[in-house]
Amino acid sequence: MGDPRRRSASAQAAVLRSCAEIMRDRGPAAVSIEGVARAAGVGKQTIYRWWPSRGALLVDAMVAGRGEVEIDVVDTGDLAADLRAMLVAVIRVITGEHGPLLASLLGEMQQDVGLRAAFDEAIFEPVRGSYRARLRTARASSGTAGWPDDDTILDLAFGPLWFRLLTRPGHLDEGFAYDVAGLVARALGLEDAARG
Amino acid sequence: MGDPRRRSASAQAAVLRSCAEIMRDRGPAAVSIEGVARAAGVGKQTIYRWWPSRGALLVDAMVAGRGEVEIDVVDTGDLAADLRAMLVAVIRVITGEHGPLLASLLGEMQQDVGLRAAFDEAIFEPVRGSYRARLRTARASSGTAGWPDDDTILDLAFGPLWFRLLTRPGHLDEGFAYDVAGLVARALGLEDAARG
Amino acid sequence: MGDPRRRSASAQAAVLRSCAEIMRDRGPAAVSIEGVARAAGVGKQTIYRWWPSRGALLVDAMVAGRGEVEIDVVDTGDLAADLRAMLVAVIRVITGEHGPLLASLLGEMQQDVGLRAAFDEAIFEPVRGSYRARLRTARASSGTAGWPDDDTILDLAFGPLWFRLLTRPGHLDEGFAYDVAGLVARALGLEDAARG
Amino acid sequence: MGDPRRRSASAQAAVLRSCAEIMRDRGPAAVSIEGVARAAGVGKQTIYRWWPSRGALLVDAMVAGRGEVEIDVVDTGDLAADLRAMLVAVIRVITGEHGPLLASLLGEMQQDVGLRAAFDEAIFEPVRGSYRARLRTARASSGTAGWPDDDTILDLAFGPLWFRLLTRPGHLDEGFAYDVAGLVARALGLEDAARG
DNA sequence: TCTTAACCGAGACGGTACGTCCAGTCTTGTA
DNA sequence: TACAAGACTGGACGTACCGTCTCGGTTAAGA
Repeated sequence: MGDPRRRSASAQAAVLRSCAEIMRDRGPAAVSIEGVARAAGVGKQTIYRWWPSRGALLVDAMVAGRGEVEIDVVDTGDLAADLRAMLVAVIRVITGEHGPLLASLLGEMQQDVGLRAAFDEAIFEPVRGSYRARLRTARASSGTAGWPDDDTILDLAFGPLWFRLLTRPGHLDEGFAYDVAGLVARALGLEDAARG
Repeated sequence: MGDPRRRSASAQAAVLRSCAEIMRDRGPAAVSIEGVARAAGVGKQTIYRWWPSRGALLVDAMVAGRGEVEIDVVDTGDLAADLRAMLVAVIRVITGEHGPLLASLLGEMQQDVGLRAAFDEAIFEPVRGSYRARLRTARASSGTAGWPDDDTILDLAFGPLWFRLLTRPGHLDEGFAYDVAGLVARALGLEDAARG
Repeated sequence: MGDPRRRSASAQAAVLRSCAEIMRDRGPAAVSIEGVARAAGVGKQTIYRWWPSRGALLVDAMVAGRGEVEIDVVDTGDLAADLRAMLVAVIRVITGEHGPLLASLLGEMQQDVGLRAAFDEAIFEPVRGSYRARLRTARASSGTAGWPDDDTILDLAFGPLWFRLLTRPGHLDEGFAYDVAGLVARALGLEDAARG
Repeated sequence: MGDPRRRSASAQAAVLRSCAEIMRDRGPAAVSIEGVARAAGVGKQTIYRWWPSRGALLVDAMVAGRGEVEIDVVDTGDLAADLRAMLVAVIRVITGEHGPLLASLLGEMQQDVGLRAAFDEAIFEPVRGSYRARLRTARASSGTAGWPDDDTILDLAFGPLWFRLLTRPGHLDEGFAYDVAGLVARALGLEDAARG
């Protein structure tokens, strides 16, 4: 990706487009290299040349196709509010069009290290990075004495949302994000963040 | 009752045994109906007859093969301590032999509703049920005024562990269970549960 | 071939028929397993199951499709005449519809031991066997003192015909068979066999 | 002449060398344009530029690599002896290092007219031409009244050897060349040429 | 000396076919 | 009649090459 040897932009665009179409129409499980190549009018080798695994192609197709996976982490000075905003943004993404796809990819990456890397890099790392930065600012203030490390806080906040996406996706809504945000805020001793 | 299935008992046992062996030796992704049938000395039809999907077979093989997936939820009267004990037990299961398998199954059930049901029933529901009962007892006490509903608490507690299993399995350890337990306890206002 | 495990006669008939059609229409070089399977409406595996190599399939298709490859070796008591009759029969076969196919197969068997065996068994051995028997009778008579062994005689008789098929197929005709038969007869001292 | 091809000389040499190596090491069937280009450090286009077909390349590589394919036809005045010498020389070539290669090429030329031409020109024509000249001398003598035309004689002599190369290469030896030479001599009425 | 066009290596491109694995269904013969 | 065995059609895998087609980067010719 971003490889300077890349020659035929049109072939690759066709691949991503066809892959995205198949994902949209028949689900990510229906994506096969063979099928994408056929739909894109492209040789299989061309796909194998530029994507290391089926999963990497899926991630690419999702990310390239949409900017909607973006999560903004803002700093309003109120950590609890910022946390809530972020979790609501996450909920919106995972309950949106790409929710089932994200769940499938998260599942599929359990068996595909290439996909794991691609998915981490494209989906998780940006948000984790941003929120880590936000936490750094927060730690500069007082009242963070008993806090665990960043990753624990991140998993405490994100974990419930993704877990529910995977196990009971029908129960995902913004209220859940509010609840989780409130609970995490209270766990961190941000008392004013208590819901209501 | 004159159960016509009686004759199949040994065939089914052989299937489960072979499936478990393949999972153990080569991972769950290496399990195919064809391969299990061959290893079990069983006709493919026999597998299709008794299991609705490949995933259901995987769950059955895991559950039947081992009682280790059991999580006991006890009531010592100290909710925070019980929570911690439960999460440690969960961590032990998901960092144990079956961890990768559980992760794979959780992933695979994203594309297989039969597997979702089987997995829920075999893995999640028992623990959720037990802990729901434990929470019912707790709610009978005072100091639970601001609590969210059971499912939110459950996902807040379980979510971080399973999420980390799926995304950064190398960072799972008992300390993480302790941290999460402490944070959840604090979020629920069980102040004495704060770690340290 | 002749395997008692064989189940679906219709699938195999379809394979042979399609293979024969492709050979006839587009030449033996155009035969591919994939193409035959497609044309026959058969899974590739079914072909791989019953034929060890592409070449064996070609031979089977040719032999199964036609009885014309048969060469009768008769014993009129006149060895020279019988030889001539046989060579004429050979010429008719190799200048007929299947000539180019036979040439291709003879070529292809240079790189495919399975094909070599199949071709030998189906094409060469029957004639060689018959003519060997004819020679045995002849050797029982007098005047065979200086004769070389059977195989040398066979190659002396057949060799020129097949060699010309491979190298200058346009020059094959019955006259050539007559000439070769006459020369071989003279080489064997069957003076009355001299042409004219 | 200002030959623009001059610069390509080294590339062409590398191609022939690599092709010969592959033929030697892994057999002619293992030669592919792609593989030769890779081994020779040459662009595929360069091969397509200078050789019309894979077969032409094979012939070139064989001929260029070795002068051993040469057959000398001498005129000692004794036609039978000269014939025997020639057939022995042929046997030496086709039982030598290049035997299987020659057989494969003879086979492959059944499907490749370009190869047929190249092979004829490089392998058969020189010997046929020389021996045709030798026969012309012989015909100037007496005792050739009943002879068939040159090509028939040539095929009668060469055919058995090449045919055996293709069909039963393990049975090729000098004795066979002697036998064939003797029989052909007798067929032509060169009585003194009879073996023994 | 400086273009400039042919030729070079490299390898991407759309394709076809390979031989294998497995899915899910269907068939045969045994106990 | 349930079973093992495995054949069936079919789809996909990942690889090897095909022959064509750009790419830049040397040459070596004539301007």
